Amino acid sequence: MSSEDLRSTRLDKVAQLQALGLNPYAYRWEVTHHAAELQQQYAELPNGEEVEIEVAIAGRIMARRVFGKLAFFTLQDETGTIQLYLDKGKIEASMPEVENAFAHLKQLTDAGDILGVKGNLRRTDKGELSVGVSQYQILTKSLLPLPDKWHGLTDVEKRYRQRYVDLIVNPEVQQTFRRRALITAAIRRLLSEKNFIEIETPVLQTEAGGADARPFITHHNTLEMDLYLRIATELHLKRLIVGGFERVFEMGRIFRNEGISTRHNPEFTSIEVYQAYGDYLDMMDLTEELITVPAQEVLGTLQISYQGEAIDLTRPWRRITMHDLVKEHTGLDFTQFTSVEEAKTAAKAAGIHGIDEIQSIGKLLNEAFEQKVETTLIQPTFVTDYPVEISPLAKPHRSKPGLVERFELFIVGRETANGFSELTDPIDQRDRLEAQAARKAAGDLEANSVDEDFLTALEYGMPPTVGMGMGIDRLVMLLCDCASIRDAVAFPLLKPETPES
RNA sequence: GGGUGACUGGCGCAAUGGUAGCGCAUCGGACUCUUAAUCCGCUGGUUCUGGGUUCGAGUCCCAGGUCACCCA
Repeated sequence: MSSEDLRSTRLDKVAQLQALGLNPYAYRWEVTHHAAELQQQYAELPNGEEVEIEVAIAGRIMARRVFGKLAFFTLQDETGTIQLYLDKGKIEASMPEVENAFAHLKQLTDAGDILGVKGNLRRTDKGELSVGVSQYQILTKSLLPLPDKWHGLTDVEKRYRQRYVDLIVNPEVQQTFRRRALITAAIRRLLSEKNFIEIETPVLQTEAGGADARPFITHHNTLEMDLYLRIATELHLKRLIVGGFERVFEMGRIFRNEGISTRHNPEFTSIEVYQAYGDYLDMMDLTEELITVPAQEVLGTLQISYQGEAIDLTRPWRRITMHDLVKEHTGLDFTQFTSVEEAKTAAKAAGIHGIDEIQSIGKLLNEAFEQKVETTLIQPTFVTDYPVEISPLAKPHRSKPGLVERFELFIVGRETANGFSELTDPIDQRDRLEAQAARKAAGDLEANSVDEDFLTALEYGMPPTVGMGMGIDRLVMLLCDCASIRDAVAFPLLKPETPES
């Protein structure tokens, strides 16, 4: 039967229900119980026993096993499933106002329909906890067939494009998004307990700043100007620190006009946290808490498994400088190089490629780190003390020339968080942002213009501050064991199936 | 950006270059303890799109689309 035939069969049933005066799109159903709660509460009910308590539940019919005068449905609500025991005699005695109530149930319902039922609880002789239904109402008639009840929906493309179908037939998918909500709630609660407040900053901006990334451009009609979607929340949150807030954060959507992969979605959720009067050492402590507290709450353990790899989140996490890590993995001591050429020659000899155009020792160090070290950092590791060349918003290191007080957190070989003692010297900041603007003028699409108002704010004076940004999607991937960011995002961006042109 | 692979009824899958088939669901029938219910019967397809090779293409070739994985 074709898709259209299946649908028109269901539409016929809609018409039949309407002709019978049974609205196939009901208004409400008083739900008193949920499946999982009943399964747990009556786990000890013996086979063949019934309890004289009336329950009213609602959910989607997932399976139908129909006999002549008896039927069993599997009903799925948000919490799980429970069987319905549908006895012709009992239903027709309890629903005298509807003629042939049992026949309608058999003929006019399908797997996929939303059903509300009332009845009492019983455990069948075969041991299945069931609602012995006395009354039912078809709450919503479904027009489209569900995927195969046994094999389910496995086509990943369809799972992402039609997440609602994925959620209906793959209940474990629901768990990821439930956990995601618990993780973000735990983070917000923890920060609130530490007197951080969340302040929302603009998504539409006249300058995209705070990170090296290509922005999305949109257009405001009445102002007749292009606007950028934010690529970071950094510069506005720092303005709030200038304004006198000492502890602020924002968890929200960021947009970067870049590639799509198992680790990148064009829109993603970040949290940025700023704390006045602290430095990057303080923030490493807080970062550990911001991951371990949700992990412990949501998973109940700090010993987690990611794609088959055992990860130990027990604090404290290893802290090691970028220089030491590169030395450990390549034998190269970048502190010893006195010229770019010397560093480049040594790096090439160590097997680091694609560095011909690079014109600074710090960037060579970073290349060596990314190529030789990054993916080896499986257990949580804070990499510290980055080159100033790749850290335009970070404060110079108090004792190491050429470096800044910055850390990045790596887990399972992925950058998960990034923090630094914030640069508070407005003159130094202007120099660095202007250098970046020069790169933009020279054609670097990831470089951005100078945000003059941000520099003005810094000139009013920002207290010593530490800031940190963390990718929430990647944290969810880690804690929910998702191989792809698309499994951690309810509705990931996909190309349209049928392009216009 | 490069490479590899996948794409066939609603869903899950078959088919040496030779009649497009199976399971589930649907539809009709039987059935008061099933749970992938069972039994009987019947439907349902522009094989992702467009070209090409061939007597003949789901299958081979070219181009395009979407997705997945790997690499940069």
